[in-house]
Amino acid sequence: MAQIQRNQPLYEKLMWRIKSQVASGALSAGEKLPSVREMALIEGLNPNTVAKAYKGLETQNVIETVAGKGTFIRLNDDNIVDERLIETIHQQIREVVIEAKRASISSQQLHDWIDFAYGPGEKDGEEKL
Amino acid sequence: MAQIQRNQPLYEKLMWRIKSQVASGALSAGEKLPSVREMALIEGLNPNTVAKAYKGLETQNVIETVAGKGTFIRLNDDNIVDERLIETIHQQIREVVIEAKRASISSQQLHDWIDFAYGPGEKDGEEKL
Amino acid sequence: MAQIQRNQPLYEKLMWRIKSQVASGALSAGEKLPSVREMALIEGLNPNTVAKAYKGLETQNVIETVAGKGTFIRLNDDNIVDERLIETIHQQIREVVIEAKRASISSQQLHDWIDFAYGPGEKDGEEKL
Amino acid sequence: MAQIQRNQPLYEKLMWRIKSQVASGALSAGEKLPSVREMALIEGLNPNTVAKAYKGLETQNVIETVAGKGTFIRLNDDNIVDERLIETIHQQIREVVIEAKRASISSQQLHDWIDFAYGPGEKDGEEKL
DNA sequence: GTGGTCTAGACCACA
DNA sequence: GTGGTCTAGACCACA
Repeated sequence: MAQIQRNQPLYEKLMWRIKSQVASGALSAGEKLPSVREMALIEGLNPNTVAKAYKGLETQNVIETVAGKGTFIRLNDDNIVDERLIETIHQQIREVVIEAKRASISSQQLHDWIDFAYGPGEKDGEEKL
Repeated sequence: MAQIQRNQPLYEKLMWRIKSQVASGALSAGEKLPSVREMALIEGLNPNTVAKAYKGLETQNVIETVAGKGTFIRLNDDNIVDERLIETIHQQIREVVIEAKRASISSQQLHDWIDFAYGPGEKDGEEKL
Repeated sequence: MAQIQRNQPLYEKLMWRIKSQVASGALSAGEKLPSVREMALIEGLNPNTVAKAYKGLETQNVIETVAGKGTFIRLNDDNIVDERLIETIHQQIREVVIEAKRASISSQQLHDWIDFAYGPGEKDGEEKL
Repeated sequence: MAQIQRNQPLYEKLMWRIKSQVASGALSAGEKLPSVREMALIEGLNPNTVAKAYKGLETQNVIETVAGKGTFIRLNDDNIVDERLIETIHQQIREVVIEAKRASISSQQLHDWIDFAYGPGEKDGEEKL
């Protein structure tokens, strides 16, 4: 988060596309990603951009590179990483709320967006939007 | 958002401190901020670092600079800028939810964090967006 | 020009609104503008913002401040100022063309936009758009 | 655009020099720019000044930075970014015309400048936007 | 006084 | 090697 991104760089867009696919299940643990060069061709990006995205995803423990074999989706270990990740997300929520207040967005609106993003079946009593 | 911030730079920390104060009402529209040099003394930072923070806040339309006069909290025009800001925040929510799923954080947990960050008294009477 | 403005500051917006009114004849030479404070109230802006806009317009010889009397639209002297102004506009054209090439905008498109902005009656043989 | 630039700062001059080279094809997508330090030596500037220029060009999506690897000319994606860029350029044209009217510059003069800036050979075969 | 630009140079993480 | 951050401090135009 840090600052409001107006022009999200290409490598971040690619990171989020991959993370979304992991979140939605389109990509699952152990699956092999295209190589940096292949992905660059597929997406029409500079190989450096793809490398930067993969590097970022590796730092975030989303993917894993095995030298000579390729890049793979990591299974979420649920053990060590999470403490820091949870605190990070909590912090991101605080920051979003600060922005939301500036934009006169109600907390209800944020709740709606969250429920929508979580998708059906994961919320019990709530509906709306 | 995008990448997990580990060592947030000093200028970003200062940006967020000021944004928090605007969000909480501690600083309100038209109010003058300490000059770059004053703030540098107060915060124990180099004037250049403060200037970088102020510059960033100006880009984000949080403050407004009048060379030779000072730096002022900007009134939120609530008209044009906001559409893009709202879309940005919506996008941030989507991204936080993706992260939250990876960390096995429930939507209820996010709701709680949001309500806490919004603070007391803003939960019932808030205007719908 | 200098750099592509993504978030045009409020004071520039005000400057352009006033310049447009001068260009269209809605404001004519000698006419009195509202004082800084009046304009601030009218436009819902901080007085500093209006002062910055007026200052900028004075630098560009669009308006003129007479101490104790007010601020007035200047008549365009057409003598000294113009040489530098013409060179500036020529430079701006060069810069716009650089940007236009980056955006794959054809020179024909620029010609059309210019003719449209000049308005009817000021072009002889051209039409379109 | 907006304010008449009298003393364009060094970092903006460098930005425009690079943008011109991209527009003319002297620099093409994926090409590596000299490092911040190299460029500083070449141009006789301080590394910080070069870094400021590069940072600005990255914000404008002209170049792309991979920390530890270098800075590269970015390929113009031609998809999303452009819509805003096109609107920005259209707005700049409107602003130039307002200035041109004030300076009593004919629309024909502007057309000539544009054709000259586009260069030879691009006038007939150009694709319509 | 104010912010804006610029130089000089240190230190960092990362490749 | 690379860019990013930060300090220290000079000089400028402008108010």
